Amino acid sequence: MTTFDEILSKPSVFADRNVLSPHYLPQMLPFREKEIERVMQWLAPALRSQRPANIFIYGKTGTGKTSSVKHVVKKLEEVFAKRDASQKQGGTGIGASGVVAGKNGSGTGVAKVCYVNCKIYNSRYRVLQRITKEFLPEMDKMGFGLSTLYEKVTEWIAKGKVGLIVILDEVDMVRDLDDLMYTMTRANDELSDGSISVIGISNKLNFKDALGPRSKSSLLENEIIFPPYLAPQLSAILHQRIAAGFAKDTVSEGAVNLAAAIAAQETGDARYALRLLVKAGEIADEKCVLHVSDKEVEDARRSVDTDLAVETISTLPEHQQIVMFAACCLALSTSRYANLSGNQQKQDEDGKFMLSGEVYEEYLSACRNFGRKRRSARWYREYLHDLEMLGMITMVESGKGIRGHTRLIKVGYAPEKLKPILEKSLSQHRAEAEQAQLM
DNA sequence: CCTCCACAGGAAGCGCAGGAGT
DNA sequence: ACTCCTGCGCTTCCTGTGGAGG
Repeated sequence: MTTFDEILSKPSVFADRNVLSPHYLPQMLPFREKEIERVMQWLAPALRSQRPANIFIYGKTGTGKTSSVKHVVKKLEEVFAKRDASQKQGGTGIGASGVVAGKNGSGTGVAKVCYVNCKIYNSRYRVLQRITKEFLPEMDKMGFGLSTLYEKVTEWIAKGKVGLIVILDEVDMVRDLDDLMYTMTRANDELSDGSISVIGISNKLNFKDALGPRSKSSLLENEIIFPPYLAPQLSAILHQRIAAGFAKDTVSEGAVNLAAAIAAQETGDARYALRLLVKAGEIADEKCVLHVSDKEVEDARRSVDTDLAVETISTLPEHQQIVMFAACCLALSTSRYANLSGNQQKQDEDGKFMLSGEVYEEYLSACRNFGRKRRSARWYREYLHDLEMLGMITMVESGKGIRGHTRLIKVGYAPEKLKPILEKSLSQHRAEAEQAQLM
């Protein structure tokens, strides 16, 4: 029988796992000084009670976008807190902030920040709801109409002369972004006191093309691109975290460099590099070796890749899982190739791309197999889009050679690994549904 | 050249869930 | 308890696109 004491007393390579979490915000963000300074300059007007321009930040995952923004916002809030304190102390209000805000002294412009993860709050309504929830907790109920929420928020802004800064992380996930941006700009037009600024963060550069001209011009007032980290930068970042997160001298130089090199080769993703190292540490702990070498990192790499895919899959709605399953089946099926060479062109020479119609056929039969009701082809196309957004599949427009225009689909991860996972998850869903029916 | 095919993606509309108002 | 309203997921319908084939 294992006890918690035993587990806890077991020696470990970790000193403080919190530091190694992707959500941890370090004091210093190395190699992002320039970007941070730019963002600070753009946000500085908030300190003079002016509306900062909207900012759009682009960069691949794990390039420090969110961390940098949070870092700047933290600093901004610190300045306001300090000012608040000195005002209370000095009475006369030394702060320059009150100058512009005008006569009624007490109503100094205050900056408030609302962080919105658009993966969860993925529509205009939900974003607005999130803002309301943050600042007007008494309104924290469903059922209010969009217009009610809008009025309450603008009322609150005008009353407190608030300079609201809304951070929209993964802004490309917002389905009606055009409407959202329109609402934001309209609010600014209507407000005589207070303002709303938006910081949009995205890892998809091409999503700009899908924006309407109006939201394009308003969201992209200021734009900054976070480049991927290079291998030496990644290893410096890892060193910084290791110093605080791992026990002394437990991680070899070779392990750090390998993790950095692997991550740099993939996408320059610091989160991925960190994850590799954490996994390598876990492997070392399991083996009770108290030392992380490149061997552990090598092993970690294999499991981290599938871990990531499994995580994404488990959060997917059922029908997206079925679509994914269908794509995997098709990618693996050999009959398909025979079929293709028979009546189709030799278009997918590398044998990896599938036609969207084919996958839909497979999806329909998968629906039958799992006993689920099928969705229409139109909705299926939306699912494809979502899956592409998540990086589970890649799609390209069919160029020449294929009838009309269709999409060619490719599974992002190894289909032979994903298929059993999806199968398991889907049969589980099925079992749950059947149980629910019995109840 | 015209028509057909196979698909993309916009628009409208429908049923449902859940809260507000009465 | 009811009616009304709103957002959401979804279907249906429709228009557009571009190669294949007559």
